[in-house]
Amino acid sequence: MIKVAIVDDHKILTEGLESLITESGIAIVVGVAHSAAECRLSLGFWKPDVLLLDVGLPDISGLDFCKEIKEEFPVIKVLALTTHSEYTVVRQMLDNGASGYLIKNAMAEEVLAGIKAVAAGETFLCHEIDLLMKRPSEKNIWLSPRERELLRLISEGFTNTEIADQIFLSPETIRGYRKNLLLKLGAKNTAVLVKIAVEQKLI
Amino acid sequence: MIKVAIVDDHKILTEGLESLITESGIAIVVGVAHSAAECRLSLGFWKPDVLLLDVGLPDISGLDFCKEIKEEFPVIKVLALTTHSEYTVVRQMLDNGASGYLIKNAMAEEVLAGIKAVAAGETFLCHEIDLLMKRPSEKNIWLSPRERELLRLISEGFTNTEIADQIFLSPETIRGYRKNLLLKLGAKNTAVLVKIAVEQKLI
DNA sequence: CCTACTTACCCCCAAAAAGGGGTTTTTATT
DNA sequence: AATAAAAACCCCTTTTTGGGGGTAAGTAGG
Repeated sequence: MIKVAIVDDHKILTEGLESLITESGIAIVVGVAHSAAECRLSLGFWKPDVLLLDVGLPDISGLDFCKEIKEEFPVIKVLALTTHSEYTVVRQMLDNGASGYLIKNAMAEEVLAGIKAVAAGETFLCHEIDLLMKRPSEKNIWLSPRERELLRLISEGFTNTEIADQIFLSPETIRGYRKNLLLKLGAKNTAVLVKIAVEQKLI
Repeated sequence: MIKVAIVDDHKILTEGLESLITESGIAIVVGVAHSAAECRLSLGFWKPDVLLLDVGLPDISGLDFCKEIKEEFPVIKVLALTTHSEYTVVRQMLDNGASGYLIKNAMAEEVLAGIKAVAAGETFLCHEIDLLMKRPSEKNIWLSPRERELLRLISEGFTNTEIADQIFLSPETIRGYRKNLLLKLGAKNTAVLVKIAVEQKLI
């Protein structure tokens, strides 16, 4: 029997998930947590095969938490469960070791299929995410870590010279990154750049 | 018996909610929709006392949909159910006729309490939102409709002169609004202004 | 009636960003 | 070894924004 643990702060959702999984008969729920902190305390004890992980946790980013879990318990398969359907979030999640990705408006059957697939060592993406990842689009934005850092600093309101001082680069270099970001994200100016950054969760 | 309808695109959540409400015995679920369009078709037929309405619907904003419902069916009590806990969203929702506001990580009991309260004609806010609305904070930002419009145009990347041409005002007036928005939101520059605008869902 | 708020307008000047054109070095990946 | 991509750097000019001062008409609520 597959052992599943759930981490999600939406209590109504975890309850629904729990009964869905239990009633299906394909797996048992060995634990539920509503924050990363709560999960850390019990994960070693629960020893699940699959961890259903929300990306929008209240305490830390699910992206970082996924990485943390895979470092400490590489054997646990992480199945992301979230409302976000942004290319960069999915890709970073998979880069950080997730075995699958489900969006919350997916069908119940997809949740069960996902659990089975990742427990069997496969990679699983729900239908909508599979389409998103396969079809290349100008909305599938991928930035290098340095570009993401610059974008974050710009979004926090630092000017080119302030950023240059902070990360010990020439202001001209910062200008270059800024120009490139505007080009890559198809933004006319900083306002649009920041809007896209926040909406696409690039930062 | 209280008749409840649910509109939310998260299928797992609606299933959980349905069994929660049914098992409680305080109400019956007369209908479930996963989009505003789907809801429109059936609402007159379902005739619920209470409508549990998600703010983040896939087709239209829950804010607008709430207004629409209250205009057509003033007798139906709208109980917002959402992940957003931003002051401006709550306030606009209540202004648009919602009788209550629940966030999705609220306890199951709060959902039932909310349904009972709004069915009885009361206003109901879940604990966290109640605190948010009562305690005045500089994060409880409230903008006039005109200010929100300007903020939207700025976020879309229009310059002062472009905005002035669009809404037939003097560029100096736009400058005035811009300065005031920076002051009100405590933003150092446009980048931070747009970041706050998107994060706080002011636009 | 008065106050608070919204909406709308004006000037000067310094700072920052955008638009245009580039180059070089390092680091992966095939 | 070749190529691609990322990371870093440079100059010139125009446009846009931000900081500092303001004013004034309309309107909604106590």
